[in-house]
Amino acid sequence: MLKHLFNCEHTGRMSGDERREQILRAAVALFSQKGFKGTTTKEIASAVGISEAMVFRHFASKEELYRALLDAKVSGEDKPVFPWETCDDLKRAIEDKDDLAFFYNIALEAMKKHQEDVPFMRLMFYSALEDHSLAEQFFHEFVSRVYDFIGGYIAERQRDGAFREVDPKIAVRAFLGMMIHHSLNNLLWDKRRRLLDIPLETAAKNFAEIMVNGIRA
Amino acid sequence: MLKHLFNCEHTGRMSGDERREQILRAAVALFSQKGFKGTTTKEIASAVGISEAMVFRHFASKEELYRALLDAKVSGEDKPVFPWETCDDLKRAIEDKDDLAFFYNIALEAMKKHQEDVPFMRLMFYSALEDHSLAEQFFHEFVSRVYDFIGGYIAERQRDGAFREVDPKIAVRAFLGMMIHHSLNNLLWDKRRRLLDIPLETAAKNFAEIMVNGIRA
DNA sequence: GCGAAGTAAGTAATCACTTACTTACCGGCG
DNA sequence: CGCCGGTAAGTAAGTGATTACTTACTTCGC
Repeated sequence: MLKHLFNCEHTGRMSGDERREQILRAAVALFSQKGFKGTTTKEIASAVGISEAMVFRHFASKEELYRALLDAKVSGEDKPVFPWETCDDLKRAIEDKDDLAFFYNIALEAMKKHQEDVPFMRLMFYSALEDHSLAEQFFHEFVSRVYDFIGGYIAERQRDGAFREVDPKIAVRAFLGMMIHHSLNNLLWDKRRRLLDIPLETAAKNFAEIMVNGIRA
Repeated sequence: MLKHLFNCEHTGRMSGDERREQILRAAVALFSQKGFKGTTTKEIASAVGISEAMVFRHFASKEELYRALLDAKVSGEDKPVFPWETCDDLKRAIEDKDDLAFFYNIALEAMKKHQEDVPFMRLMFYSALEDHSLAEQFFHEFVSRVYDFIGGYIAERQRDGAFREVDPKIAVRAFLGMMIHHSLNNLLWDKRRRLLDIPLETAAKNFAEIMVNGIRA
């Protein structure tokens, strides 16, 4: 019957690995919506369409399922791709020392990713509030690289005499604050009427201009 | 025995109103630490030192207790005080049209409050994630007034020709982003080693300078 | 002595997790 | 080719603990 060729669609028996990832996907969606305590193992099972016992065949406990899911998101196969590794516009901005383009492209790429992976953002936020240790690991592996990269560019431009003397880390925090806060507003108040409903490009452009030039005329 | 004069300390019988507020205080601490689903009514009761049934004499349900607590925090007796109503330095900055002082004092006052009432901040973030409707009410009553105030100042300075033409709302979001993101970092990673550990005054000063002048030399 | 503060001991529902069992798949042997 | 047996996928029906919430009762203060 060649069922195994279509096992991503049919509802019958499935290989262990596929089922495991199916459970993980359902768990991500549910945990990110309702948090760890707010999600039940029964909900996860019926979201996949299997019995609750199958969840516990693949994961020893609800906690382990949560850890596996955070671990996959944080350091898994689809490792976090940093914008400066893929975005040609950003590479060109660095070469040309085009400060506005530098901040614009970072903000745009970051906010695009936030918008694409809302469940991941919510998951990080939940686990930070709920004090799961993997969130700390993430912030010290991923975020500190972001600080180093942007801070490194700022330090270089300071040596050029193009930027005034500020602690680069504080400048990075200010800039990250603009874009993360904007993403956060969008994902938390998504379905409701927003205080500020603008295209990502407009936001990125304005944040870059404020970062470089401020709002003084 | 005049026990009623000391009823905030003794462990015996207490008046209804006092007990009610005692329950609310304990609930704030617990809900803000572990979220709505993560906190049990039994925990709240034993934190106060009473039986669980007493919680349900004062509040019809756990949900109603949570709503009462959010309501008290958001629109209760200690109404949110806006920095421009109390801070003389800020009033003077507005009169003098001292832009740096304007942003500095707002950032400083706001971040001070965030630091003083961490439970309130955590409560807001939890209820935003958990989609409690009172968080929406808060953000449209409180935050929109902040947008109006800061945005109003920016618009005035644009008419003066002192600020360039930007959508004031975007500028407000950028500025709020810097300070809220900084407060968030502090409260989420409080006990652990931080990426950036600086006094509030330093942060406020740098955020104001970036907001007004950017980082260009 | 009456009403309000207070509790012990429940309730049914739900939680994470287990046990005992059944079913489908697949490779190898006759 | 067929059939067979081991193994892994799958489930129904539980487990005791915990949940939010109640009831029936007691105790204190004015």
